[in-house]
Amino acid sequence: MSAGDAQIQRDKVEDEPEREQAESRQWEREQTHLRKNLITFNTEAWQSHTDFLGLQRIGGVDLSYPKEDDKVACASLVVLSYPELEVIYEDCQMVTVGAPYVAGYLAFREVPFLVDAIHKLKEKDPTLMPQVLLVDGNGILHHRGFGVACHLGILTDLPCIGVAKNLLQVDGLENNENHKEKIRQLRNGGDSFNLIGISGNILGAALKSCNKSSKPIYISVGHKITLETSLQLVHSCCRYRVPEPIRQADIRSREFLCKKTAISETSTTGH
DNA sequence: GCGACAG
DNA sequence: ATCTTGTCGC
Repeated sequence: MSAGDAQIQRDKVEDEPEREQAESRQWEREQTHLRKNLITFNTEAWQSHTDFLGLQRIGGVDLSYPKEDDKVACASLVVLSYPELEVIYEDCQMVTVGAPYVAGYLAFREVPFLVDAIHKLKEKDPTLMPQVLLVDGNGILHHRGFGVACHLGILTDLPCIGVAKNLLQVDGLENNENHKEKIRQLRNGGDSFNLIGISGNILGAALKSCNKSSKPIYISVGHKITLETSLQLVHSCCRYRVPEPIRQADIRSREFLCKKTAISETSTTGH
């Protein structure tokens, strides 16, 4: 075996298939391209008013997956009234996922269905269109500064906020003792500290979302909103650790998935 | 070999 | 994301 063959052999064994590598290179170009349109300041009047006067509808999105089939999922979009946080719109849709989950490229797996859900709402009842979306995952706190919340924001032109349950360790950010100590110093719900990468950029913030949670959530700018506004808004939506719009989207997509899975098994069994 | 790896 | 029960605490 020549040295060249050994190199090829290593690539095949250790790395993802070449097709997927080519795909992620394409995805990377797409992210870099879309990122040029990102807006990281407040664009809406309600964002600078006290108590977000003028904000009436806030959306949440999520996807749930069954354990037995990695091709099917339930995509959900909910809209809550603000500040009451009551669900005024719910849409769950079974979908066939086309892309695998690859860290750093979550949007290419989930975002198409979320864009569909927004388009569907626009046709069904435009008056229920959310004025801001909370997205499961990160915004600019991302390998290339363009996480799923940015991606969805650009494709829908809606203000978006990234809400992640775990710290994505990029740009030198680490969930180390130093980080954990800062978390322990967060006293009350609403307390937060900025996440500054080795690049010097403020990538997001760790937020103690409610008094009871010892583990923070990680907030980052998606589109058309600042980090400061995002932190205030997300905190104002937290009855529990996970902000209500995302929590409701999560609960409802899970339920819908269970219901649909049960039905498909019934028809398969012939009952 | 070990840790990371949004969802 | 999903796999998983009870359990300790307020």
